[in-house]
Amino acid sequence: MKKVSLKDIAKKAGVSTATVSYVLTNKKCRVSETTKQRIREIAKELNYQPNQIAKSLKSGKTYTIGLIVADISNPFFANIARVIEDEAAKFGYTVIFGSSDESAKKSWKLLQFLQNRRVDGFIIVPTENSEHQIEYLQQQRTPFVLLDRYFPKLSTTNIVINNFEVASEMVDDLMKSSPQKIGMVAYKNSLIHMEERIRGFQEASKTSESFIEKVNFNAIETEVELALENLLKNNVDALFFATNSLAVVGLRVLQQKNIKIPQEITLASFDESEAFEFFYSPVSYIQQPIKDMGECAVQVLLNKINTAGAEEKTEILMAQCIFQESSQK
Amino acid sequence: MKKVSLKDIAKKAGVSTATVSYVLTNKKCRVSETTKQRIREIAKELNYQPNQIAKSLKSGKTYTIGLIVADISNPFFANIARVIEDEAAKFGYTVIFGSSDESAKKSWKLLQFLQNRRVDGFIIVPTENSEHQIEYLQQQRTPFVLLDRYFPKLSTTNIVINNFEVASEMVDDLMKSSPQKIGMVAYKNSLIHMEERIRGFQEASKTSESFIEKVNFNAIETEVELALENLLKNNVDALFFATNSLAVVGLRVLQQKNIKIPQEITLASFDESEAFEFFYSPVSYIQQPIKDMGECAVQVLLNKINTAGAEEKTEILMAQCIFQESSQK
DNA sequence: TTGAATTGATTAAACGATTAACCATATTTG
DNA sequence: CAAATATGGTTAATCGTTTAATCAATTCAA
Repeated sequence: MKKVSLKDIAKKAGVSTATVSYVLTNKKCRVSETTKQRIREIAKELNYQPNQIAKSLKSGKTYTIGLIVADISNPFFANIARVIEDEAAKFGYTVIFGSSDESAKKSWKLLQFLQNRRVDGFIIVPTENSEHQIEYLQQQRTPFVLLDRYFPKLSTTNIVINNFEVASEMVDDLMKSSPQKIGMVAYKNSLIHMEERIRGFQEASKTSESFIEKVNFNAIETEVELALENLLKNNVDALFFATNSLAVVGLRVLQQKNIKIPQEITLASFDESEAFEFFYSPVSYIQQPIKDMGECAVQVLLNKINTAGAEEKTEILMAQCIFQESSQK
Repeated sequence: MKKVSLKDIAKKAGVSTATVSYVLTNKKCRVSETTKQRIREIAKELNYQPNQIAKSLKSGKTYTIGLIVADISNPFFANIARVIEDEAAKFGYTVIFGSSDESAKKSWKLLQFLQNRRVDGFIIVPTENSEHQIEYLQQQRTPFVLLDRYFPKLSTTNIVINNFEVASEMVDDLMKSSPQKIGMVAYKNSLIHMEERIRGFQEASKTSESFIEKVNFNAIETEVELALENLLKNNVDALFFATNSLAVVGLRVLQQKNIKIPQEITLASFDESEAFEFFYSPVSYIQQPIKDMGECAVQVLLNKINTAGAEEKTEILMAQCIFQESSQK
């Protein structure tokens, strides 16, 4: 059904659309109280809802945030999305999201798509090889913040966690009970968050023999199994997973192979998962401050949107180790 | 930075914006090949991206779907959202989402918000007491489909599963090994999906003594514990959970109380969860056809958007019981 | 050599809202 | 009483695109 517009109200009230607009937007203007009342009544009666599209065209503002994550069905990103949704709503913004599947090509398509819809800004979990996309945004002067990862060579505003420190803290703990041979399963990915987690692992495990296996994002089922087989061949006695998705597949494999946790192997992982809590030997994990990350991302982004030329800075939030049975012998 | 518009191209090419529009939209029209080429080159050179907002204003179409779920951070809805995102993208649509938290008030706010942004249609997981919102949409002739639940009194297009049948199938299985006293933990909610699940439970458990506990959506931590205590007082030997969120909290409580599954109590749940797989006694569950549901929802919605007056129908997709150790004594 | 048809464009209105600039009356002021 | 000011509005342009209607110049047919 045709929506009610200013014109309809104007006609019914016998005034111009300008007058209606002035009244309904509460602009200081010279309209008699009686006319104001009449217009407001008619607007209510016709259930007038301003056309946000028209407003956006005129104002150049859409009050919309584009959110690009790796995969919205991953609990980590789903939870972040929820926080971002709520925080954005507080300021009258809506969120349009898309999943990049860690593919730069998809990410670029999403970016274009959302930019054509004139989102006011982006919150982006950038993929590998997407530096040029970020530079493009900078050149366009499109406000954005990077989340979870960033490109050290580019001067951008980033919301990240202390990956290196918290990874080494967790691995330090693993080393206490299993100081011989330790393995890590990570993604084959050159992004900073993964490199920092690996660096943290190496730093903490350097006194012992350590092994790192890297798997492809789009073949984790098969590759994690292979990775674990390699590590087991090397007789590792402790395992560190770089993300929840890797760990979940890993747990499945370990269970199949009937390996006793923590007796034969101790383990720990980044991120959270219901699997960790209910595994027969509850898994130690690194809890990211998801609420803070999402809120911070929105606040910093809105700040950039509303005040041009805000300087770029990197917010480093603190993740926390939650120690459980799986990492203690 | 100011985006390139048709006007910029027109000026540079020395033609009118109309000509540029005709050429770039590949309309059959009378423009010489040389002019066409020149315009296309300039458009490429200036990196022209059409303003979707302006297009939308003119055409009345935004190529945007509004998705309202109960909670995007719930894996069930996050997975559905992902499917919907992908399916919508295939047809050139983007998705704007919002979480209602099962609150009719929030749902109404979202609805208004998204409607002001002129989404072309809605996919809605309706909340309790939101019938009038649905009727409002019908009256506005806004295309929408309901997902997961619906209102039997309203004639709408719905995508749901065979809740009654699959629930009784699962409970039937529970009854085989624990035919004495069986309990169910459900939400305090009059929506059809919940009622059907309860009805399925009652149907299958009617030969034995059965107990139903209902908890509030926004206090499940405390209320599930109470519910289980009540059921345990009644010496139930089997438990059926109506959703994954209820089951996860329930498992936590059972573990704390050190109740042996399946020896003391057998159990099963609706939905999926990583918790089910890794619980020491893997939990039998009812797997909803999430991919089909999401794809179906998008297809049916787009069909409604594009062909006015399509008749309302209810698609009932088949959920599947996955039997595991927790339900077999 | 007209008139008709074809070619290659342009003009202008429209979508819905905003807002600077203007224009009548009516009222006040010196 | 004329000029200044206040009051209560209206007009028209604009955002970027689309598209029906129009137009000028050329070509064609009879």
